[in-house]
Amino acid sequence: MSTTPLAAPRRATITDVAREAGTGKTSISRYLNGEMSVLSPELRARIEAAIERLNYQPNQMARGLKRGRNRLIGMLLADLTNPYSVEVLQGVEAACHALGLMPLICHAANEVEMERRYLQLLTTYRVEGVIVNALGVREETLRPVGGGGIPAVLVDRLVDGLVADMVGLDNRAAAELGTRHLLDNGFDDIWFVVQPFEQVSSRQLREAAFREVMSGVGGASGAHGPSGKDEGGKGGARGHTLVLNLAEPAAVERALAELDRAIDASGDLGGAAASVTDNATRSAIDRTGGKGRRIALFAANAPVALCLALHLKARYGADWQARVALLSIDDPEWAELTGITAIRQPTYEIGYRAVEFLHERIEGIQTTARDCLLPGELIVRASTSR
Amino acid sequence: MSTTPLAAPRRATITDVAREAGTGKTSISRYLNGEMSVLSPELRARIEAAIERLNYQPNQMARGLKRGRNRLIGMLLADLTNPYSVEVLQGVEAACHALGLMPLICHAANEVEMERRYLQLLTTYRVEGVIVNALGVREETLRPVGGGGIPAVLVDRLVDGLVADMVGLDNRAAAELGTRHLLDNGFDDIWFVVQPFEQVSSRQLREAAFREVMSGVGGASGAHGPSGKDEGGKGGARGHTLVLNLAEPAAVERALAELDRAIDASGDLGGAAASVTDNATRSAIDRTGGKGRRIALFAANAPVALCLALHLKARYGADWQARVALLSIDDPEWAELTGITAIRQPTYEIGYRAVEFLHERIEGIQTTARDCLLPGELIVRASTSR
DNA sequence: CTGTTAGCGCGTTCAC
DNA sequence: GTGAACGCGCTAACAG
Repeated sequence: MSTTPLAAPRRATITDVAREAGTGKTSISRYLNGEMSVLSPELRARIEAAIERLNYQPNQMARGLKRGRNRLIGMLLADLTNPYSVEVLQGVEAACHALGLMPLICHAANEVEMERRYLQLLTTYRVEGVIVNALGVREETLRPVGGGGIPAVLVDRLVDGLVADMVGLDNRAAAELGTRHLLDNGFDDIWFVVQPFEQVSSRQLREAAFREVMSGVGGASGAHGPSGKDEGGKGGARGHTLVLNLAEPAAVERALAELDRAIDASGDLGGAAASVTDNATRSAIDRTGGKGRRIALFAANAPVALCLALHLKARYGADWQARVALLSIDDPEWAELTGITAIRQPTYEIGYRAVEFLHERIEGIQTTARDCLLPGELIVRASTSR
Repeated sequence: MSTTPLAAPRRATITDVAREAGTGKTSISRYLNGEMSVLSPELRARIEAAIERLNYQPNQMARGLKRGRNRLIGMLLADLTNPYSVEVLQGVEAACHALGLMPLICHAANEVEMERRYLQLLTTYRVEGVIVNALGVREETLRPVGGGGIPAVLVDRLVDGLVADMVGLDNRAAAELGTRHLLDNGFDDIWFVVQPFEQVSSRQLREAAFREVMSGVGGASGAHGPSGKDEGGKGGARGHTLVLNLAEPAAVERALAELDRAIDASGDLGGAAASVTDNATRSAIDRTGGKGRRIALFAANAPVALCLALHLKARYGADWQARVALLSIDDPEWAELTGITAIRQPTYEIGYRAVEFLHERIEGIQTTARDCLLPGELIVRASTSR
């Protein structure tokens, strides 16, 4: 109370400081920019004192206006609700801190219109660059960015007609890792569950890699194709792709119903011990299989995994993991609690690298668009291994 | 590709537009500010065309520099990892959108130093106001804010020497609601688990309300006191306060050990059906109690609840809910999945109101500091009611 | 209705 | 070393 003067005193300007220090603005400016060698120690001391006395803080806006750079960068997030985003953000913040940048965080909340508005806003504020975790629509929306516009780097996903640096998970490797893990642990009926992926490159890659492994190809040839469902494969193991449009409740219900039929048709997952108990006993699994097929769900990301888990719990009770195994890309906080296996993304590093890339662009580097693919880490839990 | 000119053309300025439209800057400025009535339709059309042709976008920085307001507000979050923060943020964004404000989101990541730096940064960028979800340290750090500094509104918690508007949960009511629910459902050994609360007003209030109810007072008299442990109370029901310092692994371990002893000492929670099964059957509970006491944990917020759940699962297995009931303030996404009871905060509205308050302050309203306490909603799940 | 003239707070020549 | 003077992109009087 005593330390907070109630009158809001007009913020001191550089002019005030100059007057207070009995000198001109130039010297103050130089002081602020660390050009100490050009100031007499005596003057320097006076300036220091004046600044202290007036509690002066330079106006970044005015500064940016003149010098053409305001040290602001935009960070456009598609969905902060997804823990992935928050984690990436941590890396972004750390890097910004280290590089003297200030990130403006914008949250599109899954709305294209929002994405557009924020992008517009960012250019209006003349940010020096943008890191964008796009909604996945086409370039159209991102007009002001990349290419001829302001420097940009993409996170997690590419955008169609947009040439820019990109950093994200090595989706192909991650999906392969997960699929192989399931296969190795004796699951022979695997459902890859993913949100609509026509527009989102990362989802596409994950799904493609999954199908590739399941079809027993093993090679790296891209067997894309927009088919969408059911594959045969590897030693009798079957793979399916199930699309879960989380934005469309009715569609979700239909998809889940299809899943239910498959689960109901399959036998129990194995034995009594299927219930998650003590993950200290991760012994080699019994690949002889019980009656029916061993079914596993491979969620393409955390939101999907959560949706699946909620549904399964509602349908099969608290013990649902005895019937189905669940593996998810992304390792949300509840994964450990629930015992599902996960592939953790190097989120922090993704964010950090993104800023580094952007910084280089801002500094004028001219290389062609770069990609940085970071590996995921498999975290085996009771759900898929006993 | 065809739409992205590869040369980054210097952004058009208001001068360019003026020239292009064959007029002076003033008219452009007026057009930008919507003073249409002062422009001849003919001029207006020319301006419109010029703007379109040059893809002109006004520079907010320069604009702010002149007019003294840049429509920027700061949003300082203590911990984005806490879902609470993200949810509040949604409300903040919506309100900002509605009021034409642009929120600068700053994430202190639980570090006082960060908080200080960001606050400094925000004032440096001359934001018009700040919404702060403080770490809970003393006013010291928040020097530039509130009182004589830039307008501020506090979220969730007060800061000691800081007079400012504040909006948050009605902690007293929420804690009472939870405690009463547990009591009504026959639990007679209740542990309120909370992070260190000397510095954080919301935690203090929750804990105090809990103890008050447990001590059977019922009235609203403030029986504060920094005691910390064990109370007697209401019809033989016992209440305990357990401090869980999440930042201190060793301390966490000790606290959890104490909890374990209590749980081990108590009998089973009730019967076989204790395992979460079908929450459709929420029948009146059996208050006669089995052998021993019916023990329940009341987590003061989501991070605490998660820590508890993880620990209990590790110790008692997947079926831990058969031994202990868990009720949490905050309703994280995994609550439904796990079946714990929760008190959901009106997070969105908290954020929205905060911005409204701040906006009023910015507009110059002079009332004394206001409080806005919003009610929580009890969401009963299988954990506490069968 | 419209153009002209000052600045906003600061960085930058360029002389002193 | 130091301090005027000018300009950044824009808004706000003040004339026409």
